[in-house]
Amino acid sequence: MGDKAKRADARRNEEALLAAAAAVFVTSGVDAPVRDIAARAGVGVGTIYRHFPTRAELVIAVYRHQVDACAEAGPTLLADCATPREALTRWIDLFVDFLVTKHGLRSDNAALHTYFIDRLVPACADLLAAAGIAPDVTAYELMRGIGNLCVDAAPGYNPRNLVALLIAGLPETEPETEPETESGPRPGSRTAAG
Amino acid sequence: MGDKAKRADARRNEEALLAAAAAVFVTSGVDAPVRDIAARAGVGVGTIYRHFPTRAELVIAVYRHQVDACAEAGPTLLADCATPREALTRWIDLFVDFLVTKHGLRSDNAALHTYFIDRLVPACADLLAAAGIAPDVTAYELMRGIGNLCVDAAPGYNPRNLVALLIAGLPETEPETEPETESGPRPGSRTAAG
DNA sequence: TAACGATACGGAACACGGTTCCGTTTGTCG
DNA sequence: CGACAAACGGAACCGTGTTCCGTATCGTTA
Repeated sequence: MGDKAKRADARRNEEALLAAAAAVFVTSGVDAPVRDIAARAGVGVGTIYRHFPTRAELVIAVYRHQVDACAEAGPTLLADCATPREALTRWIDLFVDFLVTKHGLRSDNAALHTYFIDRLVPACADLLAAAGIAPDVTAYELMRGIGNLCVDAAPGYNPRNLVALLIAGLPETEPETEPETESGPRPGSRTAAG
Repeated sequence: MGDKAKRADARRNEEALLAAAAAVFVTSGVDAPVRDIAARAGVGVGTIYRHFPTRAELVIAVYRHQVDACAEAGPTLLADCATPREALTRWIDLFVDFLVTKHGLRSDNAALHTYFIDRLVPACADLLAAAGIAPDVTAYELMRGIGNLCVDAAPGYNPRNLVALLIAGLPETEPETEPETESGPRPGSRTAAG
């Protein structure tokens, strides 16, 4: 049970709604009108309500979807990147995306935050272990720190710059490549921060 | 300044609105529709908005009004009651009324809570001093304690009973009347607790 | 492939909230 | 009393979330 044979367009629309809602939430906040989300997804409002019984449930679904995507990106990056360290860097980039996107959601629902922690901390821990980061910092600590750096990105304060500094400073127990200089953190993986 | 010569009906309506809003908030909560408040006050919604620019400001005004009423009742009771102790008891009764009424408001606005404290603690302190209550308990402590007793009055839990116990136990440094028995707190001033 | 029934869709319509607007009423003052 | 500013009432407006139902589409079966 559970795998109801849903029609293809239904699945497509659900996916589109999740993506559209996420996008709209970024620009207009979590209180964006349902109609805006429907428009962005190119569907009618009725479609939203067939997939998500209520507005709140859509918000929750988006949140979980994003958490899942972030968690699942861990193993993928590990497999695709040249070094675990790069995978970690890239993953944190995704994580920051998520944080910046959803800065308003977590406070709403405690259960969501639990899900967030349970799902993402292990993913992060795996990356850290693979990259050979010393256990001086736990995954939770790191995520928490990054999260704190990302609270309200005002003009003139770009969280990504600070996060870049943070991950540049992460120690390694089994260093793979020796840094050439000690003079400062090199922006190893330039990200689309503008 | 400030005493703009307002028309009599205007002042009357403002007063009625404050009272009506307070009453509606008790039964329907702070989120009660503006229309309900207008109906209860026997005025049109337009009248609300002439007196209070926005719904939120009405809520604030009601809160302040209640705080003021409670604070000003202190001296009045002291003058009118047979003993300071009775004045204190009656005042606490008013205070509990207020707490039960406005259980939801304080969390909204920090400034309101400050006003609440600044205005009511001195009033309570005066009553305590007049009643000759030993400084074992400060006015703030007492109010805080009563406040805590009053959080969510569920069926089967009547905060007033507990508060009665509390004030019955207040020590006196200069007792004016010796209690006849020790067997239990006498309901000296029977209040409308039902 | 054609027909058909279940499934999903779109968006107008509804319920309900705060707020505004304006014709009417009423208090006040000379 | 008469006039005029002040205040009133409540219909109308706008922006929400949600429901409803006629229509379009998908997937299956003949």
